[in-house]
Amino acid sequence: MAAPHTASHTAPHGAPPSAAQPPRRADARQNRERVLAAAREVFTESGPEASLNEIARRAGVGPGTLYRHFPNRHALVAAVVKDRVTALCGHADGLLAADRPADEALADWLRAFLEHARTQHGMGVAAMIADADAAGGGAEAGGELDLNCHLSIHNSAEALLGRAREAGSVRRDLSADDLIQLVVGIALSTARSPDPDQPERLLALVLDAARPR
Amino acid sequence: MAAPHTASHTAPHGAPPSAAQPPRRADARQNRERVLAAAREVFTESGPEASLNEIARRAGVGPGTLYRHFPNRHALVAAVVKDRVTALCGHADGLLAADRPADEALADWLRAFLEHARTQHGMGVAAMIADADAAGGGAEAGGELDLNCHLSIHNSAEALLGRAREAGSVRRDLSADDLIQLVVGIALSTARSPDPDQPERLLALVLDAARPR
DNA sequence: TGTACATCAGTGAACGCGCGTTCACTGATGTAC
DNA sequence: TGTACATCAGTGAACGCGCGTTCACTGATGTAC
Repeated sequence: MAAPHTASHTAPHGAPPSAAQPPRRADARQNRERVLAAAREVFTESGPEASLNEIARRAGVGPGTLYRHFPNRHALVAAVVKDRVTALCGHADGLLAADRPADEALADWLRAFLEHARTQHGMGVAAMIADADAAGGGAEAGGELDLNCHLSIHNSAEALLGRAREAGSVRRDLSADDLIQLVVGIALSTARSPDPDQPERLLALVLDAARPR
Repeated sequence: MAAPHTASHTAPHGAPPSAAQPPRRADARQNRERVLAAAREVFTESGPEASLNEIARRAGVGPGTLYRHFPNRHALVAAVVKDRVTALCGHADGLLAADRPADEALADWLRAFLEHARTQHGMGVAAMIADADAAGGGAEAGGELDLNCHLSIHNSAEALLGRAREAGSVRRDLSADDLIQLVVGIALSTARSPDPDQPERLLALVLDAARPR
């Protein structure tokens, strides 16, 4: 476990040595995971505005338990999104390490990004922006996490895009932000599309638009 | 009921002779308009899930009055959207009649479409699809109107796109549906974007993608 | 033109609902000895 | 290894809220005479 003792009494509530909070008791860790899993499910089905009570019900815990782990919707959405973002960034790193052609790597990653964004309703990105608005721009943990996620995704996209740009397979005036926004748009507009091939097709169009002329 | 008076009294307010219900009393017509205006406002601010009571409040009428005119949210959203769609189709007809270059006309219309879709949160298209889902595919008036609007937009886009295709300024494998979906995506993903130029920029990219290679 | 009245429309308190959230209580865990 | 107990975590009924929606009542309108 997370070596909670020995290092003298390093602040019981204060400070996670490195990462966030070291999950304490075994049942607590398990319930946290259950809630996260249920949240992933329910968010996928009903979008990021889904009922938190429903998520607790689905996880087989009381509402109080959900709140013990996640003080508000934002925290829960953020935790779910963070997992996805971490996975996506890992994927990007893998692609950068392997010596695939730059444009293939970019296309590959955008496909994965679109897939995740679609099932997570734009990865809750829209919702998180909306929440940030609603919160009045408060510098709460939620807001920072939001920025971190945005930044991580941006960095991954930027790296892949940069390589493709250098390779001459992508126009120079296309920014990573615009590219991401386009793909998020595809995710949002096709979230309930009856045509399962449409997202791929639209992404192909966008990739085409990205090529230099 | 319908056709209350004979064709003589052709209604002071340019009452649409063909359209659905002939508005009855003067105060009723006025209140209907007020509710619609408030709905446009509130939907623009808060999206198509906004509170109907809030809309009634904003319109200065009781909730019962709103329900007298629009039996459910879908009917109200549909009425608002229908106005927009009618305007957009009119715009398209105008562009088709004038002898502008085909690609300019298409770009012009898509710009207008994006603008409306953005302020109306994807023109409530997403919401209406969602509602149609939720309603279980019932053949209610709402569902039909949804299809009609989709169809109208589709037809306008198809006509403009067809001309551009013939003129050789648009690739032949691009469908009107895909083009619309892309633009709706831009509208959705930039609905709360802080950068006011982004929608235009993304649309330009899409238009670029539409050109033959 | 003036008036009576049937009808159409508006009102707004009230209902039931599910939501987010809290908190007093119960139970499980893991540590200290 | 076994036991006692402090603490951490879970429970779920309950609260307040705003929502969508209804309905008995009041008021405005426009028609008929």
